Amino acid sequence: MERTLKVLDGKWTTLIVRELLSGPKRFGDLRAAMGSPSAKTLTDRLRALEHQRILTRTVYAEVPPRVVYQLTEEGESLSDVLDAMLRWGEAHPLTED
Amino acid sequence: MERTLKVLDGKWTTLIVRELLSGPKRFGDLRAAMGSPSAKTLTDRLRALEHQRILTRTVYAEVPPRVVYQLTEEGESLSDVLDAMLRWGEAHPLTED
DNA sequence: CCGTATCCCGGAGGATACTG
DNA sequence: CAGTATCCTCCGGGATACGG
Repeated sequence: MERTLKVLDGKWTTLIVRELLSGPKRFGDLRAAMGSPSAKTLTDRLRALEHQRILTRTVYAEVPPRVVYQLTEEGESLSDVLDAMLRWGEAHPLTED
Repeated sequence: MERTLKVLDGKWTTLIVRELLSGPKRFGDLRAAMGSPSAKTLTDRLRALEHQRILTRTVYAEVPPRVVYQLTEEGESLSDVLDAMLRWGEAHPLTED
């Protein structure tokens, strides 16, 4: 439980994993798909997830550079948790704020 | 998804729900069971969850006062999400920090 | 016992400018 | 394109003191 909370920490982390569940993505595409968080924030979260072996970062030595993020097996396995969150959210819509 | 993230926001929220899944609890017992967060913090989180109809707050007009927190049906239904988190955490223990 | 009232701090996250 | 480097703001959360 502790571990799960630590991995899914931060406002953006869950969103990153969700986006990557549909396949590897480049930095820019990922950013756009999430509503454009600041580059700094996204980089910070990606580095943290990389360090925790939730995803991998691959740099292609091209010009212009291309960097692709992809979930590891461990990262993919988070889909169970995200699915549970998604189901709960759908079953209990916001009544007010 | 959004909704779930908003409800489970904050460092302590998930812990509160987990404690209450085993039955209604008084303020003091709840606090002790979670490793004694500050009274202010616990109160803030409890109020937020109450406002979101995740739990109810019942005050017994006694001396000394007794206040009991209990999950609503909506709150109980979060067990699916917490279970998924627990299972993932157990299946993927911390290798390093 | 169960809070409220203050004051305070760290760190997530944003804005902007710059670089390989 | 995919970042770094700075600077700044906001607020969750802790510490302490007091109140019904």
